[in-house]
Amino acid sequence: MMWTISRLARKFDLSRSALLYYDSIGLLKPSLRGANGYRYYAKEDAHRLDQICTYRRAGLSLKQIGEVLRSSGSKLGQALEQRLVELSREITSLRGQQRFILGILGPGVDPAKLEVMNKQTWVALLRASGFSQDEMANWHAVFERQDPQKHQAFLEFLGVSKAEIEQIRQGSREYKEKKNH
Amino acid sequence: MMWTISRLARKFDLSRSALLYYDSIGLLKPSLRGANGYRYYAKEDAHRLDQICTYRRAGLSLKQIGEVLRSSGSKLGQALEQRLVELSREITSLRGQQRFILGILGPGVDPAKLEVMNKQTWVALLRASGFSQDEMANWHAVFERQDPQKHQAFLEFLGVSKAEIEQIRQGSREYKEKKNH
DNA sequence: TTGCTCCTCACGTCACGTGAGGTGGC
DNA sequence: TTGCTCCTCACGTCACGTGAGGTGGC
Repeated sequence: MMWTISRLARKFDLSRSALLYYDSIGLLKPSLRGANGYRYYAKEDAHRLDQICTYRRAGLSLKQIGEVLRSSGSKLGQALEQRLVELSREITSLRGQQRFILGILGPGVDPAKLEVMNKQTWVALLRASGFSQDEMANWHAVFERQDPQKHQAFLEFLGVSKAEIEQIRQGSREYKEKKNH
Repeated sequence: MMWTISRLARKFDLSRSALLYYDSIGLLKPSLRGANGYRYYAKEDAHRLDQICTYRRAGLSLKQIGEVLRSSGSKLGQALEQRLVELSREITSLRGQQRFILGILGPGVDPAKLEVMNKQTWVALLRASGFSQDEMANWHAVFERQDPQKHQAFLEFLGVSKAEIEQIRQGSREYKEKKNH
């Protein structure tokens, strides 16, 4: 029930050099070293590696993972919530890059390649589904009242500029909602 | 009309060491070197740096920027389109991390912190705006027909799982649209 | 003269990937 | 004996940040 380094790497779909690196920084040391220097990983090592991989999927750094494992779980929630905040920022930044590039390339780009939603496409879709101007306005108003944060996030997703987002949200707050259209 | 290194850095909101680095890799060499070794940047250098900053905002690597500038613009479109594809992938990956973390943390997290849209919030909003089940189904069908790629992107934005996305899109393709509800 | 700016190394970052050169196990 | 796996350095990556130690300009 022991694994050599390459076998363990294959089992977890990692590279041998990744495991060598984890050993070198003290994140994952094999339980046993052969007389020839070979690393032999036991079941507990595999379990620890499993946790490492889990937290890597969440985007935690190896340093953070080490701390989380040392703290026997008490730091986990904190680290993950912090990572969520980071992720929001990173995604916002990347979406900013997307829109910046679209601004440079102008309207002459193939929209199919982008997988980026924009306001025009969105409005056109609602129109085609039979939504009136008034229904859309009403929907924004409900959205703004019920969850302003997510309303903001959604408008950003559509690639609407900061100024226009503020305008739409302002208008939504002033709009008199109709519960049944 | 010449800038020393720190003045130019301040003008472009960069660090001095960034400019030293650009010099060291040959991306931006000052037009003039004083007898004492001082770097003096001329107007053309500032213009080149302006371009470098523009492409950095798009997320191009310094290597790519060097190639774009050497090619006198012919490589620009290609590089930016490639960057758009990369950005899509990166954003998808980060959103995957978000959802993975939410899965670990479970339902006990403050949703205001997340700025992540999800299906529940979305459906609740539509309900509150007075949309019927049938109207939503119709809307998906129109979306799927008019722009399948963006339909996919939108469902991913809502954090819907791969399997459920396929299910919804399949259902949308089979749905008989109603032009006027 | 005092600060401030400038210079050139050189090392650190993060998570490995990639040889080089050599040894052990089936 | 032949491959295959293992070992330990050591250097490269990317875009800088951060000293260290020293000099020039107002």
